Amino acid sequence: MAYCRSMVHDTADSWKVLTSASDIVARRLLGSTLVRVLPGGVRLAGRIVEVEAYDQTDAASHSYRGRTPRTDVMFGPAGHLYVYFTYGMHYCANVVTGAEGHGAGVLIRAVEPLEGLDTMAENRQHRNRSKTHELTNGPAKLCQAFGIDKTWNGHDLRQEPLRLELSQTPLEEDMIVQTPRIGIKQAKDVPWRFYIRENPYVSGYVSRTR
DNA sequence: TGGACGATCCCCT
DNA sequence: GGGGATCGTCCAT
Repeated sequence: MAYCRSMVHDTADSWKVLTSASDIVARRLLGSTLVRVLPGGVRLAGRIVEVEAYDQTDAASHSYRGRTPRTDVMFGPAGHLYVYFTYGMHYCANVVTGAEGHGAGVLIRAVEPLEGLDTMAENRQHRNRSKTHELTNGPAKLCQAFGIDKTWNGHDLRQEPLRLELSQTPLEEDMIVQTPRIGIKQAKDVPWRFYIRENPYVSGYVSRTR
């Protein structure tokens, strides 16, 4: 019984890490799992292998120019989902981090598909199903695969049917590669992109290793 | 009220 | 490797 209570305590405790600075949280999210249960009961799961940190003090962040209707969720409680729409056709998902009132988050750039690959392929209208690494190796791709759109903006990731399961133990430091972020013009030298070393499910892995 | 642009992806060359 | 698709958001008139 004491054991059970300590497990519950640990879970609540580990969730608190999300209130840390976004670059700290970014590292901690690597190896954690995103789980979606669809209305029909199908389970989709992916292990987070690539992330980017954003903060209100950082010119590349949506929250840099202050709280607006669009960025409101970023300034809310940690552990909620900030979903934004971009390029007229894509959604991207962030885990909100930091204290309430502070606009920060971690963009999930890629996951390694674990469960529900067929459904992910359908959601992605994926033609070549042998290339499973192309299902979720980009921020908009994983949103499409998981069926995440703007209706999920503000969702608490501790709640079904879309949950973030924090890994029990952080990854070893030498398993994490740190680089500048992708596709931004402001603050492009800030090294706040993190990914798991030599993981084939990281975005652009194939083209960069050719 | 309008115009520029974007934390992307995919197809074509 | 380059460019088009496509529309919400924000800022300047």
